[in-house]
Amino acid sequence: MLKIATWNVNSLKVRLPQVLQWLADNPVDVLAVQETKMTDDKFPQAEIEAAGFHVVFSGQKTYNGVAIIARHPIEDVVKNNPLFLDEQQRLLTATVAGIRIVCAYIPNGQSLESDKYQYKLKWLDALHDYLDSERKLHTNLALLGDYNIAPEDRDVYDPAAWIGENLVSPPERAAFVRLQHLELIDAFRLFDQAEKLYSWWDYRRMGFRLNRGMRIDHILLSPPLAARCTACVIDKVPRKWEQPSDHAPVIATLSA
DNA sequence: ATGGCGGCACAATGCCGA
Repeated sequence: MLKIATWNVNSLKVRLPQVLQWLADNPVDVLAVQETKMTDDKFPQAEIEAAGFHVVFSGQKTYNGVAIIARHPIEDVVKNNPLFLDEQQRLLTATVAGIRIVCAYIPNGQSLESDKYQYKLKWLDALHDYLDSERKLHTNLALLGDYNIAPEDRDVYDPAAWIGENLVSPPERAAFVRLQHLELIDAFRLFDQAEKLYSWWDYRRMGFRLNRGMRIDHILLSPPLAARCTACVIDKVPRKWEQPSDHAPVIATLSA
């Protein structure tokens, strides 16, 4: 049995104790981390390794930054998308326990009028092409991360209020569908799930207490991994801790 | 209608996130 997870920690400097606590509490084999918000020289590699994990990372100052933490050796690491020149550190790929792990922090987009939105769509287009090449090299392929896309209205607390907005706009959702056309399957939707389950809640307006959230963190699996997947859950526990990230971890369980 | 929280920085207000 293997558990793979993703968590946007919103600053690893602030959240490192919570990440280590969560890893101690949860027997996950791989954790894809987004928004480390630190340069590589500041990365807490020694602390994570001292806790018994392997780790690789690709960061920058203030924004973005991704990492892969694993209980097993990490091999064949690739930083960024070879098909997309990008100064922002948002993509990290590595092989762990025979699975090609792609950790992605997909751009937020800000608003449909923003240049950042155009960047988001271009980034998604390049991600699609990169995954199309990766899936031909690796039958066991998993894309984990903060997608900044709520795929369907049931992934949004108030769909009527969000029609056409950033995170749900048709071009973004089409990009998500295009990833699925690469035979990448949304692990969460492999199973019957309760209604109103989300992975992010706004810090403001009591978003979490009122469960005003969005499901924007996802785990997509290639067919052999989807066939092994026995569960996919969102862990709301760390969102209830003091000084939490605004995102919750998502965990997929794979049978041996 | 606006911003409301939280993290960060050539910080003491402005930016970005989602």
